[in-house]
Amino acid sequence: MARYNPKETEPKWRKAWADTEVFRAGPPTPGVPKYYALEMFPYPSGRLHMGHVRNYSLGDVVARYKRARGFNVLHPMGWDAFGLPAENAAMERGVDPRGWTYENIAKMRAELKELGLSIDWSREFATCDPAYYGKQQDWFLDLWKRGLVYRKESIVNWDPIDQTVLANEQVVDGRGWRSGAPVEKRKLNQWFLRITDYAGELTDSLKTLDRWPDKVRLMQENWIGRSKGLKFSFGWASEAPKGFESGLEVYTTRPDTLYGASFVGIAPEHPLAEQLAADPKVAAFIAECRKGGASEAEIETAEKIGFDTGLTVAHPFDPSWRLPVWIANFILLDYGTGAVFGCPAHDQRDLDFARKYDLPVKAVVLPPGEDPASFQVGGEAYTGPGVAFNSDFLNGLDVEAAKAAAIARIEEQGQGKGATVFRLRDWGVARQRGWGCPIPVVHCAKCGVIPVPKDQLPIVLPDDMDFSKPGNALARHPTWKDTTCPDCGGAATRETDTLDTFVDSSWYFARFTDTESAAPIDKAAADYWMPVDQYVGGIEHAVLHLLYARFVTKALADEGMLSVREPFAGLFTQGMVTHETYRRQNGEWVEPRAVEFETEAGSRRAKIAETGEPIVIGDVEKMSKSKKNTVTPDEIFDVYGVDAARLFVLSDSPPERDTQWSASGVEGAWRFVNRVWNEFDSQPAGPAPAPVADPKADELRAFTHRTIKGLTEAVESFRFNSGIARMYEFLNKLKEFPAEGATPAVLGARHEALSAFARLISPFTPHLAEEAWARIGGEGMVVSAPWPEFDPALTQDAVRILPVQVNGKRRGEISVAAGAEPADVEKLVLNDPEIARRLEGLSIKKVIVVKDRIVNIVAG
RNA sequence: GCCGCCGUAGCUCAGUGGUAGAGCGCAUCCUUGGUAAGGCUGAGGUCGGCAGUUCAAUCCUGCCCGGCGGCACCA
Repeated sequence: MARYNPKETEPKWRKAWADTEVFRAGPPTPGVPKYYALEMFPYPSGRLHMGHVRNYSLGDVVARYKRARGFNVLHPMGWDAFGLPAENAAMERGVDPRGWTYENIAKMRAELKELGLSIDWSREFATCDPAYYGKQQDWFLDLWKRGLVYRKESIVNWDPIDQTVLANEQVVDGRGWRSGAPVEKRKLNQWFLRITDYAGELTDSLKTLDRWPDKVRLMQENWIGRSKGLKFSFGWASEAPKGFESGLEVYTTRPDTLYGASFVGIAPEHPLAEQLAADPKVAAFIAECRKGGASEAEIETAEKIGFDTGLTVAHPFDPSWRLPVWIANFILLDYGTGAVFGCPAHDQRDLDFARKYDLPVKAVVLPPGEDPASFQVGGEAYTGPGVAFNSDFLNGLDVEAAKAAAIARIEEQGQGKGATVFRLRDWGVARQRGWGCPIPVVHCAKCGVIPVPKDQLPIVLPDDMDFSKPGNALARHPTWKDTTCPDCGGAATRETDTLDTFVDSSWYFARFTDTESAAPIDKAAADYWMPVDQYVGGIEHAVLHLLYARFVTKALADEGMLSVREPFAGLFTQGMVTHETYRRQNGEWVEPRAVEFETEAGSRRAKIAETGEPIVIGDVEKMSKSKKNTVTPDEIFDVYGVDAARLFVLSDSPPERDTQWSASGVEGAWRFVNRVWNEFDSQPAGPAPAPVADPKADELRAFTHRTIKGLTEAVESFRFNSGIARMYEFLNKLKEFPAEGATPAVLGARHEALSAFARLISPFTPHLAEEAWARIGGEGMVVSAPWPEFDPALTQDAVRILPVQVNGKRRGEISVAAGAEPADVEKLVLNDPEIARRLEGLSIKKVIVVKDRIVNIVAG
């Protein structure tokens, strides 16, 4: 018996797949069911890590399973290739970002191919290919024409390390998502995509994404942040400031509390505040407000400060009631109208502010069970349900009814309207970087900002940018930006900002449907393949990439380039790959491969293998270079083969949860691979004996069919770890029926079991599956074999062993024919001497028989 | 503070309204011409805690405890 040797079999089968081009997607053929499986494409860092192995193995299981189910499968791969790491490498090592990137792609492509993925490599592209980003410039111009692109001077998030602008989504806890540096505010001319035009649809259609994790949908819903309320204008009680003659517009979600108003507040950046800044005292106050940082901690602890402008407005329901207008640091310019009315009794921020500046606090919502005469608001605002009081025409209405009544009255008075407001801001897409997709625009002193005519696309990056210092290498290129104006023909300069790399990744899935098309997207191909049926990637993109991609899909659909309005029908977000950490006594991190373990008195100890120095076993954390708790895929492939690595990374945890890599775990997977092979190898060659009725063979057959059923259900529902657990059980069962000395009937049942087994493991350990399939004389390659079907009749045992409970405790068992009627079972049970003994001295009150499952006797 | 997820064997995790499972680890034994190995057998669980519903709860409901994640001055 030969040992299983992945070093021989794995390359052999990969070559066989490549030679026969089995993974090339078939042509779009209406009527032929399609399946588009996609994993988030990688950034070409140059090294494959275990997270990639997990991500692409998960997607590969789906793709291979659907192939076996007869679908025309599209499973492509590409590279998210623009971005800062290339510039950093260029700066640090003096290399060319383009060369660095393509070299990395070559390395990673080789590693990914080693994983044995069922990828259609003929469709591969990188976002830094001019053939790709030129098409991106093409549709960018279309969106501009549609009014979805605009340029505006605005305050932006500036990352001082990466020296570039960041979108709101890319600021995490006040820090840049890549650099981790505290983000600064800067005023810049910026390019924006009007994602807010789609805010309503982006929220509403989340409901239709029933194969997305609830968690991601919830996060997007919170991010978009729709709220319903009222926008209205206060009329001036004092003299109207210039330009604000029509009043001061505010937004509120609590119009029911209008009678509790005690002041009106505006943001320090509000145009009215800026106008008032002519007064040095106001200017000084505004400067004071800017001082505070944007970090979470600073916002959290920032004290509320205000400045009374001396202006007053009239209450909309009582013109004689004057409210002071304050500038306040806690009011955000870019939410609502940048101005609010303060109702201290029912809003904590307003209350803090009112207490500090001694403004009135008047309760107007009465909590259930409180007495209107005695109810008071102290240090805590009341934001719960209740009925309006102290509120004239609103008195007695509950919160919702009072809101509606207040909105109706304001609308009647022509002072405002019910309004929906979103937290979502427009997407700032310009980046001051050289290694990105150039924005196809020309600046002309005479004609202004002019789009590049489409026949001049692609606008290609120069080959000779200087990345030796920080900043925008494209902007400092000596000649690239010099051009002529497409309109007047005069001298002009090119836009030197490039697009956020999240633009690159917001449509690549559509380009994959036809990578050769002259148009950015071939409509017919996209109509056949889109949407992506199953998308797999990390949860970290829940509100970045996944929101942008949805927006761009909708925008391109409105442009007529796509028929679908949602890109990803199914989404799966996988967990991270973690590993124990190890440190020397001095705190220095130690790599796992240098560590050796021993178990002593039940506790596990670690030491450095070479020196015997004791090592502290630390927390389990995400694999990272800084903590040295990484295991590289190639070292694992080298020892155990690709299949064992794939199997382990899929078997250990539910795919959506973090999985812990361990040396012993992958060894277990490796042993499984060998034991599986041994079962195949011990099966005598030659045709399988014809099935004959035989109790022993039937037992194995029943298990086989139950396993097919169980694994199929597990794969369909993305519970790959449970599915693999069933494979382990199947193997254990198979070992109860060894080939040696088996009857022809059992050998026949074994053959059936092995034939199913080879196909069932093929999505997980595809190389082993091919070898096993060939060993038992399977037709063709297992990748092209149909998924095994189960016979429902065979998944049932003829005889059932029912546990017998007395008062809910198991007291024995009884075997009956499957499907035996409860009445008959009851008789059998009561006649059973063992059970009768258990019931001595008790009187039977009730007997519950659940068909084919259990018997419970209630006795006392 | 708000929202969500998780808690089952020593470890990592399956599972189910009705007999508690796998891998790893551990113990015993066998093999020592699959050998930087292979195999047999076994021990090990108040299914986080308390209460409720039920003939029956690890599973359903409520409360609590512990761990993790997201959001957070969004009016």
